Amino acid sequence: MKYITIKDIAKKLNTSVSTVSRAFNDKSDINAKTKEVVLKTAKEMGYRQNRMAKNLVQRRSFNIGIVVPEFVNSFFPEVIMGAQDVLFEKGYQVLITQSNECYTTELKNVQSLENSMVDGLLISLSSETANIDYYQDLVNSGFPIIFFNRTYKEIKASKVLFNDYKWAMFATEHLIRQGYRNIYHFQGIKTLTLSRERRRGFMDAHKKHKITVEPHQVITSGFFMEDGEIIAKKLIKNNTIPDAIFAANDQLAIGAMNVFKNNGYKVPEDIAFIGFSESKMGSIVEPPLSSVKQPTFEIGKQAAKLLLDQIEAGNNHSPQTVMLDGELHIRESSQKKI
Amino acid sequence: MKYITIKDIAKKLNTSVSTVSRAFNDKSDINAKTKEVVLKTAKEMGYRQNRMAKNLVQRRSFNIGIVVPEFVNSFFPEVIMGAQDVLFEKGYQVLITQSNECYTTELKNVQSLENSMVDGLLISLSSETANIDYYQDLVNSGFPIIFFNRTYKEIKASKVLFNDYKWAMFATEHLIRQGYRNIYHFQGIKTLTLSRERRRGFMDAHKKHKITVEPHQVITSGFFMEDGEIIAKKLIKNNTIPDAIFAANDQLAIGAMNVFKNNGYKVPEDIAFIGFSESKMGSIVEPPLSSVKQPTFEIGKQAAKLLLDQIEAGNNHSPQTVMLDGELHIRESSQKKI
DNA sequence: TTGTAAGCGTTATCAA
DNA sequence: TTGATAACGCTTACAA
Repeated sequence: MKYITIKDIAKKLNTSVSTVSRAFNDKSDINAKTKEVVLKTAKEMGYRQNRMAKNLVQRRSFNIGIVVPEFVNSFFPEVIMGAQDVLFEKGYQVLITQSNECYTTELKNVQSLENSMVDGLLISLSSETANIDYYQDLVNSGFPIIFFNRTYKEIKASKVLFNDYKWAMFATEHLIRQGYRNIYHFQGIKTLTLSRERRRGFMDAHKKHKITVEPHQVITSGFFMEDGEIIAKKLIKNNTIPDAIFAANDQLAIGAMNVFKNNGYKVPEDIAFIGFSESKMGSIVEPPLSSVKQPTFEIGKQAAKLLLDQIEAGNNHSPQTVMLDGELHIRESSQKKI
Repeated sequence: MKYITIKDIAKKLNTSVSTVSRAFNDKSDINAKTKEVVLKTAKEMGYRQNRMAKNLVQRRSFNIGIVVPEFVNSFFPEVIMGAQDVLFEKGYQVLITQSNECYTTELKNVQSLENSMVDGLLISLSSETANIDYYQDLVNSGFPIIFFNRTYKEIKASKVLFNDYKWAMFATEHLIRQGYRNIYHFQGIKTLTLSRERRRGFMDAHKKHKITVEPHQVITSGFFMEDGEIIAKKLIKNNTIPDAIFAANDQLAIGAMNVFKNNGYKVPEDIAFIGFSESKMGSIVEPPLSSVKQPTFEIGKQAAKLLLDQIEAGNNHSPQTVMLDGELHIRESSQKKI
């Protein structure tokens, strides 16, 4: 496979590379006829611009890299679509990369993107990521980068976050107000800031209502439906049945709900459920799952905007944190019938 | 933001760029001590290799581009993960791009990837894509590219496909054998080859059993849950109620099923449902949805393998089509209770 | 083992 | 309006 270059075109047309280059970049003055001929010949010859070379000399790519930990759930895809919306409009292209919740892959992805000369990065960390040195160095070196959703308090950089604490508290209070007293929290992956924040909301809601929480009421796991199923089976086996469950995401809630239903428990009569990060699944499951709705598209949009600002500002910008709010969607799974 | 280059390092160390370059590429002989010093200084200075420049001279990037039409449903993410598995192992990095079912975006994505000098492309076309000239040119120019799932018969290139015809036929026959006679087909987006194949399977199953199909039994729409809902509402309004529905994907089936259920129809007693491309949603909906299971990971793996073969082979390869098979997962939504 | 210099495909500067 | 030519940051003969 042979690359056709502007040199080849220039040779064929008996002109110079600069003339050919001009034909492709509307800027410099060039004879309309010359331009036409060049463009036509280029097409005939099957010329395709080599962006690497162009980027190399212009020192920017108009590409933005996005790194997410997974995209099998619709959460991250929606965020990405939000980001694409504002990025496309400004002429940027988006390169997406997923780490499969693996730190090594994540790092490789970031480096691959960096080396591809993306002009900036939007990143949500994998559940495995514990060492943030690389990212902090990157930020400190002046590379434009925005962290969203999955991040660490310790990182000094711009972030777009959801107010996990507040909405976890609201969700828990909703259950308490319905009269539930033996509420369990499925917190997912323990180490993430967002998990800790949701857990804190869960705890403080109890504190506020002067209800004590036993350690066994908070259960750690992964973030998938299967994890919820495993927990539910264990609870049934040990015959420790909560009267309500607040899960750190819908997948966990749904997995557990299915197991309990299959074992004869009624929802919400025997056990109430509330999830987090409202997903499409939550609306089709029976009964429909209450959940905290996160503004996924908006998260993507805000992150993209922050990033573009940062790219424009160059070195004179200071880290900013955008904190977004959601909605509590109460559905049948958590409503005491009177 | 200033890039540190090997030149900077060379200057600081009073050595040549080639020595520095050697230190980073284990190949050429270089004094162990020199190498050590270079690497250390590089780290101190915050050097980061510019892959664009490297790629430019080496004329390859070890990056593979993937283009999908959407990834809010889990189908494409799963395919991508399959592809990543085999690509990572061979040292390739993956850049994902989504077209949002839009031809213009798709084309931009492809060009962006091409220009980023990806070594090859895995692509599934948007529902809007009608003109395939660009892709055919690309293929003809010798660029390694594999089409999967969403493609056109007309494109002369390597493909990884699912046997849509056969499994659509099986799914329909399953309904016929259960005794259903007034079966509707939600075919999704009409123009795609896969839609046409599934439709053909639906028709031929009827033909085989000598049942006539009226034109109004085949309904065109988009591919989302909302589309299924709209169709169902229309059918109810017109009081033309099928006794069974074979939908081109699970989303359509679920959308319609929910509307029918909310309007008092029993599934499968009043209407039976069977979907396609088994999704997680299908297993949590009530009653669980019968569906044709596609080997998503395997599709990705096969596509990646084909691509790597093609990259290795250079010009002496001929287009290959891999046709994969699935499974019919019969669940409650299509089982006549006796 | 190291250094020099050419070249990858562009754009950009300066003359012509 | 065009053409030479020097970059961009890197690798790689070839020479020392």
